[in-house]
Amino acid sequence: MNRGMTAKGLATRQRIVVAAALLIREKGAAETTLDDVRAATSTSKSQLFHYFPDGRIDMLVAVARHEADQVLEAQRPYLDELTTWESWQAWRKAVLRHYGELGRRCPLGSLISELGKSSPEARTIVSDLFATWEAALLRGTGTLLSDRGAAVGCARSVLAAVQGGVVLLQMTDRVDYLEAALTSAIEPMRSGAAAR
Amino acid sequence: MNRGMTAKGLATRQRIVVAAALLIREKGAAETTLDDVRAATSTSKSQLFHYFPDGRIDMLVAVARHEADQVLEAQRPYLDELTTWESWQAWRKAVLRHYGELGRRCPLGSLISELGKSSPEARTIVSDLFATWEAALLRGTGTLLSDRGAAVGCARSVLAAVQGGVVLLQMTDRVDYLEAALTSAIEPMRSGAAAR
DNA sequence: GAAAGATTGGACCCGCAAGTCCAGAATCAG
DNA sequence: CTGATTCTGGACTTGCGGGTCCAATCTTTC
Repeated sequence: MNRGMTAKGLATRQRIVVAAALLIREKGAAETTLDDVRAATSTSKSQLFHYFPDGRIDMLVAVARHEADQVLEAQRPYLDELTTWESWQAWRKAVLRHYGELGRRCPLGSLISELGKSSPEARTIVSDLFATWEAALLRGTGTLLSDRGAAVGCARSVLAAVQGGVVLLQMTDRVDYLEAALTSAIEPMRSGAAAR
Repeated sequence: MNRGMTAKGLATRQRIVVAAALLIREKGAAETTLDDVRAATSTSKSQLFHYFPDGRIDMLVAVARHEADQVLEAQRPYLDELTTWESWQAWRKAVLRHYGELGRRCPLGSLISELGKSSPEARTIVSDLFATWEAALLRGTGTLLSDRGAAVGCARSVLAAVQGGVVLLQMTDRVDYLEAALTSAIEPMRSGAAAR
């Protein structure tokens, strides 16, 4: 790592990623040009290509990686403590609040839809994200549900509920779907907790 | 309607929409250029702008409308007959088969992500789609669940389950999520049917 | 059958945004 | 200190793709 990169350089690079992420949240990846990023960061074209040798795509991948981290970060610390029914409810509430605030903006959405075809790396980022996300959920369902198969299925349907709820939130501006989907998806955990 | 448009003209227009939809399914909206469409349909630039006066966006909206219809079409006739537990299972199976075949291609996804900001009309198309979809589901849940609130919530969470499952299918190439999400989302219908 | 309007062909324009290049300033290593 | 390397500025090139235009045909209508 750090293949010949000064602390200053690293800072600049990070500055670019963060600023680009912000721009993309607002306008979407497709309408965010290198010139926008350049202007927002007070940098020059050459710096953009210095830190992201493969150009635009390279930069978008970096932003995607950054945003993927944020997704999990927004669910902490709840995501790692899903051992009781109460903690599931707390997590649900955190998710609702977070995506409610985000509203229509989807940090990863536009990014992936632009990178998806050209960059297999981007796909990896997302599937890794989902994998660790699912694993965390599974740790929770596993402790509350004695049947292994049920725990796996439940973790998956919870994950799907979040995704679906968010999609519908973005399209309709209503959180009702996310609320309903989460409620019904974590329902098995209530009786699971009671049975322990 | 048909504001001065010959049958021939209408046919050409339709040919363009269908061909464009195909191209977009394969390459995504962003990478589909007017020239691609022109080539695929053996038409000329002027025809494209003749039938879609506002240009590219106009055409994409037409394609989106077309694709939105297909979404519901793929679920027929099951979607309109969700009155028994067996019919829900049949519907579930149809949905799984359809999206399994589609695989990574998402007809509306790239379209919306490109049109979303610029064209409010596109947003309308999607929210209308979801509205009629939800209404159909609600007719089903309403007949099987006596509690109105439960029926509404269930319809919403089923819809979210489909969306989430499809998102995950596209990202991970695995139908497991869609399967799990659907199974658990329509679960209340089983006991509902038994209780009748 | 002739005017009016719809349909088609394709050359052309033009702006935008990605990417290149080189020279100069800052920083580091020894 | 000094040579090497990294960092920065910004002008320039380039190609792609949306959009314009006009003239040539085909259709409809009366």
